[in-house]
Amino acid sequence: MRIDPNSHVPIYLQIADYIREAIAAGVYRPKETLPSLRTLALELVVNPNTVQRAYEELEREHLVRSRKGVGLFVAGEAAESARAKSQAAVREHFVRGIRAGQAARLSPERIRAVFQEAWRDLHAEAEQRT
Amino acid sequence: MRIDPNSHVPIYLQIADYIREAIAAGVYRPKETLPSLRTLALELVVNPNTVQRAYEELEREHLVRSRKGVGLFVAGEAAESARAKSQAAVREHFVRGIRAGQAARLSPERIRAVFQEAWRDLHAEAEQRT
Amino acid sequence: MRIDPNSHVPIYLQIADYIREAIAAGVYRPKETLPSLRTLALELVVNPNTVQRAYEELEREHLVRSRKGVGLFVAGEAAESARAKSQAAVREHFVRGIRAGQAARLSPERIRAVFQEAWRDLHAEAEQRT
Amino acid sequence: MRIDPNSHVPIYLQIADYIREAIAAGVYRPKETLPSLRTLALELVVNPNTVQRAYEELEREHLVRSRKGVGLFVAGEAAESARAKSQAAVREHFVRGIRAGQAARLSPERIRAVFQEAWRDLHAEAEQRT
DNA sequence: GTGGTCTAGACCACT
DNA sequence: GTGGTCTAGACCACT
Repeated sequence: MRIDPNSHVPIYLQIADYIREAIAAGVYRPKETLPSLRTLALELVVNPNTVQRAYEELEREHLVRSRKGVGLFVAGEAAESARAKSQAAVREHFVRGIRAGQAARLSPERIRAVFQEAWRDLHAEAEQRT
Repeated sequence: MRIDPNSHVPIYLQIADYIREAIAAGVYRPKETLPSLRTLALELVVNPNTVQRAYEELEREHLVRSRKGVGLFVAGEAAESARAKSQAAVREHFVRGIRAGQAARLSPERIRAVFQEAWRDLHAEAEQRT
Repeated sequence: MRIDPNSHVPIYLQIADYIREAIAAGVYRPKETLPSLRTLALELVVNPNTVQRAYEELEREHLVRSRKGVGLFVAGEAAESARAKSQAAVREHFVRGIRAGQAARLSPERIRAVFQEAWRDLHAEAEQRT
Repeated sequence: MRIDPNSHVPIYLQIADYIREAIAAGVYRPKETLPSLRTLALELVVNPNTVQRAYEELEREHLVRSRKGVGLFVAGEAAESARAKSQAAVREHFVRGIRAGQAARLSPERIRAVFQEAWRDLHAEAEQRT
């Protein structure tokens, strides 16, 4: 994972998004512990406070539960719930893109073509890594 | 246009995006004047300084030219250039959506389905307004 | 003459500089009339008020005298005086350049070389026009 | 450094010029931090916003990088680049001086003499400070 | 009227 | 503490 410090999305939300996606992807499974604040902070080169806020965000979403002195655990039904939330986030990005295209009066065909192109490029990219 | 004061995107960039799209859409044509700082500020209920930052951004992109004491003008080749920039922005949204979907291990079919659904919903919305 | 609307020097001062140089150069001679406000404003594509301010500046410097209902005249000893002032302005530009070079710790040789180069380029330019 | 509030050059550009020269001179070296917005604002007795505009300008020139909550840093290749930009600025001053001299029909010898004289005076000045 | 610059002071995200 | 954004309001040059 890479943090983008120039993004307008606050870093703590970028981290929360990342963990949420990891839970959705099954990287972290229910009842497993998540990386500690300090571990993750070191890895991402951010302040532990920032990671802390990300975890707070996830607790608010009931994806994560903290047990004092023990650590942070993935909640029971978290995977399901995280998948739903991630999917909503994906949709939100698409909606923004389509709206921006409509506002600029790009033709529907053009907008779909832009999507296809992005799709192909990202697919090609993913293939290469394999 | 509506400003979202809670967005992570700064207001001045929201305004710049909006004007860029309007130029791309042909709402403002080359050599025409754009709304004055004060007029637009009143309309959007923001401070004139904030509108000015938006226009500065567009001037840096060579979409707009300012003439002291006269007003702001759409630059010569602005429409073309604005369209290219708006399309790049659309693509960026789509890329973010696709990446987020891949990170959450949504299946390619799922991701495409999310796009189709968003597309249909926004289209239906647009129809209704007609 | 060309006005540079993007210069930080106000337009009225650019105009005053231009007329002062013209008087120093002998383009306008003592007792001759200067172009009228409207004529010059049309030629430079600026507002007559702006030309007016330039003339006021020159009157303050006693290079120009206005006679109501008649026009503006070059003052008696104007050429001499304008030459002195123009020379002071030239010097001021050079001082700024040298100071900026020293601040950036360019070597004295480097600074002189920059001057020589600018000199040659402007000379070549002047030759070509001949 | 001294700000000239009566100059036609906006304060924020005076500050940007000053910092650029300091980077060119090696006063601030790559990866080092620059004075914070508030510190420099206090020192120069200007508003922090004004200092920020200066730093924005330098960031646009890729001489400076900002990290939220951390500080401002001199960019990697900044010294080289700053030196080139400062030299261009020096040249610009000289060009203006030469052009003004030509416009006033000062003889080439006269113009060069003015440069020599300014050079000697500034050198003498520099010596005295030693 | 128009755009450009500046101050004073606030609040936010991040260290 | 740090940088980034925003408001309210002033004054300037120019039309």
